[in-house]
Amino acid sequence: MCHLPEPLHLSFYHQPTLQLAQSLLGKLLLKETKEGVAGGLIVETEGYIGPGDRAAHSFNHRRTKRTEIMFGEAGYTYTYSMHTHCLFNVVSGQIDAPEAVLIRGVEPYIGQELMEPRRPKAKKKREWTNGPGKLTKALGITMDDYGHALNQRPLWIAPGRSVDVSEIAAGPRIGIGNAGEAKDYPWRFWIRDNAFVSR
DNA sequence: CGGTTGATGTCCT
DNA sequence: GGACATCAACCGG
Repeated sequence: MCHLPEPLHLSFYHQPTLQLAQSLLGKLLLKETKEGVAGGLIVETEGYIGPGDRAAHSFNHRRTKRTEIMFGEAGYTYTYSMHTHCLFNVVSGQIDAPEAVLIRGVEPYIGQELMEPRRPKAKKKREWTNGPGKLTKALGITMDDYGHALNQRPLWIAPGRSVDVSEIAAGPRIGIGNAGEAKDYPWRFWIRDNAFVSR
C-alpha cells in the first residue's frame, strides 16, 4: 500500500452514541501488524448506553478494570474477551458517560490475503468477518489494543465509503436475552442486504 | 480463592 | 436449532 487511508480525527466520535453507531457504517476499520495492514468496511454496529442500559457492561455505573476505558474520552478502543474470543468496541459519549459502539460485522477491503489464513475454520469468504469475534480474528485485533486511540496506527478508522440513510436498517441487539426491557431497544444498525452482516 | 458467567463460534443432528 | 468449548473478569465469602 503506497499510502494508507488517513484516520478520522477524534472529533468525529463526539456525537450521540446511536448517531455515531450509524455514522460508523461504511467507515474503514484498519489494523496494522508485522504482517501488514488489514482493513474492512463496517457494515453492522450496536450501541450500548450505560448506566441506564441493562445490556451494557457499564450498567448502573459499574466501573471496573474491564469497563474503565468506557468512562473516558470518545474515540478509544474498548476490547473485551468472552469465551475464547475478543470483541471490539468504539468508546463514545462524554467523559464519565460510559457508552460504546460494538462492531459486529465488516466487509473485507484491504489485506484480504492476511485475513484468509487467520480464519481457517471459515468455508466461505463471508464467514471471515460476519460476526464480532470473527472480524477481530481476521483483522488481528486483540486485547493488546485495549485503550488505544483510534486516530493513529496500528489501529484506526478511515472514511471508507458513503452510506445513504435509505441503506441503513435498525433492530434489536443480538445475544442479550437476559437484559430485561433493554433487549428490545432497536439499537442495532446494519447496511441492508450486505453479506457480511452477522444475521 | 473458588464458583459463576457470558455483547460467541463451531460442530452436530 | 441446540450443545458445548473454554477463560478472563467479576463477585461473594
